[in-house]
Amino acid sequence: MKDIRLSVIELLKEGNCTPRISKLAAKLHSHATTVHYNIKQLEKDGTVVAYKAVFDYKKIGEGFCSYVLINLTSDEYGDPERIARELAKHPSVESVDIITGEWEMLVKVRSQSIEQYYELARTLLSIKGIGRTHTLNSLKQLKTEFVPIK
Amino acid sequence: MKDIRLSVIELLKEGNCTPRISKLAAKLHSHATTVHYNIKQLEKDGTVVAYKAVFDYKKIGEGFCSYVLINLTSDEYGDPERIARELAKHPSVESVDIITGEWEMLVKVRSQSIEQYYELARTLLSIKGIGRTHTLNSLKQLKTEFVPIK
DNA sequence: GTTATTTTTTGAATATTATTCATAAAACTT
DNA sequence: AAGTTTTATGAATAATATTCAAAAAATAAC
Repeated sequence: MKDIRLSVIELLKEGNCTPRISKLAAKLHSHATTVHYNIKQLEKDGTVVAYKAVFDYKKIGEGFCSYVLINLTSDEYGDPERIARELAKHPSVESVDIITGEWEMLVKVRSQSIEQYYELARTLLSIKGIGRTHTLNSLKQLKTEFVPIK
Repeated sequence: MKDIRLSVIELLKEGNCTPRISKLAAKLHSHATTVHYNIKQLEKDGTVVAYKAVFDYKKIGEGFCSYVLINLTSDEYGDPERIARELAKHPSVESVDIITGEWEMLVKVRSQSIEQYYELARTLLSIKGIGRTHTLNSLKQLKTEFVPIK
């Protein structure tokens, strides 16, 4: 893929979009200025965190999606968030949750293929404090990020 | 919350945003028309599926996040996608994946509280063909939809 | 390797759309 | 009910996206 497109994709993945105020106003049979005012309020009070793009991940080399369940080693139970924040930094990581049950953490990761996932997992899961892991691979995505796929 | 804000949130959750071309151009030290051209290409070939907002879900009454692992009943193994599509329709469902391993499906759901999750689960998981389920509740989100939280 | 063809970039002109602002209306407070 | 804050509105402006024709670059064909 072209260099500029790759950069554009990276930027759109995390933000750099904006609401279509006049289109929203039309859909809601409301005035653009009213919608504008309310959206600015939502932004100001932190309700809206970002405006971003959702992709057909197969087309951007992230078609292979995995959910990784993680157990922490006993010495890291005190501060699971340190590891979570560490994992969250990685651009291939879509989400990080600290969860209830047998596993302490659930991380959603996107990569190109099972081979690339293996490489990624080696670096990602070698963080000190990560114990046992169990990976669930997605065979098919029907919806992501509230957006239906195809 | 105000009525118009609720509607705005619903619309922004699934789309109704647009890239900030001139801001992207500035960041990339490129021309707005060049960025425009390339983004239109990405839209045309289906690389970009939607432009949407990401929220502080606590603030929109969806602070309780669950991951539901699902087993299908044996008579539905032939068409797991029917059920997946059914689940994907629901606005509280953020994602639906058909996965490898002991469970056939992983569904990410957002609701207000554990009580509301119970109500939701009752309707959602009563779909014919869904067998055993196991729910992992998120205690804390560090990242969602590629966007770091707080 | 040169020519032809397609794709991408560019800058100027235009069209859209967001934003600002002053005022009015509505919703809460006391 | 009077005062105060929040929200809605329309007109004016600013900012931004979009269109277009032309040039440059990249790719394919010979």
